[in-house]
Amino acid sequence: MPELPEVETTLRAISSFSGKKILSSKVNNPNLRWKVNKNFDSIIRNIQIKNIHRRAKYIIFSFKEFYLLLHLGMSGTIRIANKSSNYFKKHDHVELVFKDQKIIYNDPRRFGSMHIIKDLDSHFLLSNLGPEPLSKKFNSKYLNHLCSSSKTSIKSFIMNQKNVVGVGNIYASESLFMAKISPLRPASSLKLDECKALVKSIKAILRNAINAGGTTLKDFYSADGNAGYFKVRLKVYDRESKKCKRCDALINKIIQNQRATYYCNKCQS
DNA sequence: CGAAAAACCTGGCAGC
DNA sequence: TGCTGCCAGGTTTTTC
Repeated sequence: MPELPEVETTLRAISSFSGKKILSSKVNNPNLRWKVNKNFDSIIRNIQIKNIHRRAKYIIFSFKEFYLLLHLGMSGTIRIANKSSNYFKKHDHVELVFKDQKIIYNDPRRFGSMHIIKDLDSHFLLSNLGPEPLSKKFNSKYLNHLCSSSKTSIKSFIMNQKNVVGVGNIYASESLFMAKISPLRPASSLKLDECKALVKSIKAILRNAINAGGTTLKDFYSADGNAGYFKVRLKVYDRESKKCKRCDALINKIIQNQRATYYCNKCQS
């Protein structure tokens, strides 16, 4: 489900909890991608959240002496409920209880995680991540330099979080379409001006998706319960055999690294 | 070593 | 109705 825009949308929906105190918590199922800490509740109860921010597709709650790392995986969502609400959904794994409300983490496939860690920079899940796509560090010179030594396809290259974070399967296809670059091209074959176009496209696609509140395909809803509206703006993803929105060809679907890729064979080269 | 494939899970849907 | 097989927005681990 969530790529960077969906994570960013989720972050914004819960950012008002920054500064608030967690009164208690409830772990219904600790068996997530990374096991929820054994003494989770005793660690986290009665402490104040200093701030909440995002790094790559992780949402990070900072406390005085540790951090709570949240990843939504493929199917995770956060929702905000009234504290008194007893409405329980299947796959509600962890709840953080505040004075009036609670934050509930739901994830059918359990590819996501929620656990407490001591350090951020040295943590193995965070230490090998590439630059944020919307930062100045992610620019054409950087991409061109990194590309030059990789012969993997440009599509899987930009989905590799070591190279740049936040670009998942949907936005990889969309970005390459906007940049008019074939997803099959070896990364090392990209010229500087193509890297420039690709960087520009990735930034534009992600910004647009964030502004639309993310993409809802199957099960993504923001924590405020709203669907994301970026789906209506998708140009190639999930449009196999439909007419290209830029020329008259039909959109192709291929499988790269076991993931679906959509592209126009005529205007992407 | 880098790159590709498998693995972790559940739910939904197409086809029989 | 119900079974089987396949697909899904991610990322780590294993294999080649």
